Amino acid sequence: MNVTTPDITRDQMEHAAKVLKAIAHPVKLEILKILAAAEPMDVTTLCGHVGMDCQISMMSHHLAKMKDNGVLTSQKHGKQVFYSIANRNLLNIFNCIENCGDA
Amino acid sequence: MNVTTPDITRDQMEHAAKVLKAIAHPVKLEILKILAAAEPMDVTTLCGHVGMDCQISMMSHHLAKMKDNGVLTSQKHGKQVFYSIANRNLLNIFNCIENCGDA
DNA sequence: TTAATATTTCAACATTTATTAAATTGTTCA
DNA sequence: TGAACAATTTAATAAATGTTGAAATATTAA
Repeated sequence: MNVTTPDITRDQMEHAAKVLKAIAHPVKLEILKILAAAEPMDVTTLCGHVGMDCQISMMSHHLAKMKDNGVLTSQKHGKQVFYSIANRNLLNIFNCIENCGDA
Repeated sequence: MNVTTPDITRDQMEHAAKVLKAIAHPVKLEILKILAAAEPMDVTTLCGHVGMDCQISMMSHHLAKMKDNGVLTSQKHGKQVFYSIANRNLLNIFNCIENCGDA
């Protein structure tokens, strides 16, 4: 993989920072990881996958922020809301992270 | 590039979140971008490249946090401290971001 | 040793983010 | 309709972050 020198404007930088902020949290990364394996998924099921300490309200907050920043999309089906990853390209971030783990 | 389903532990997730937090800020991304093109670089020069509204004190705070989280390294030469990117693999994040810009 | 320069640290404050519980909205089904 | 369920919103609070200026700490040079 080619590491390009980033030629990004200040505006793009601002946007990028927002996106990164929207996922820079262990639970939010977990959400991304779970959805990466099985999307779309409703809030309650997602919460179950995250773990015992997961509360629906917290999950809803996280999901809302991720959606607001264009990381996720949602679709309502009956009582449930199903979330998906807006752009799976973002998942490459996991590669970066894995490779930098021992930094 | 291959998008792998992330098989990352919770601990790695915590660490990843810290790294992402350490760069999820427009000025910090700018720092990374500048160093990507010319490292190592001392604080004052770096500040000059960031722009007119840059203050040394702010820069120092940002740099310290990035260093604390393993994103940057530093080396002292005389009065100056030169910063470098700890692991250039992290720069791939710019690719992810560029590709997700229109998300 | 004093002065000048580079950077860090400290301290104060404003802003943002995270967490939790309770109240609310919307949907389905009996 | 009204009970049950899914999810969001609101509100309160705690914790983390960002920003700024002033003071402190090296390091070099005069």
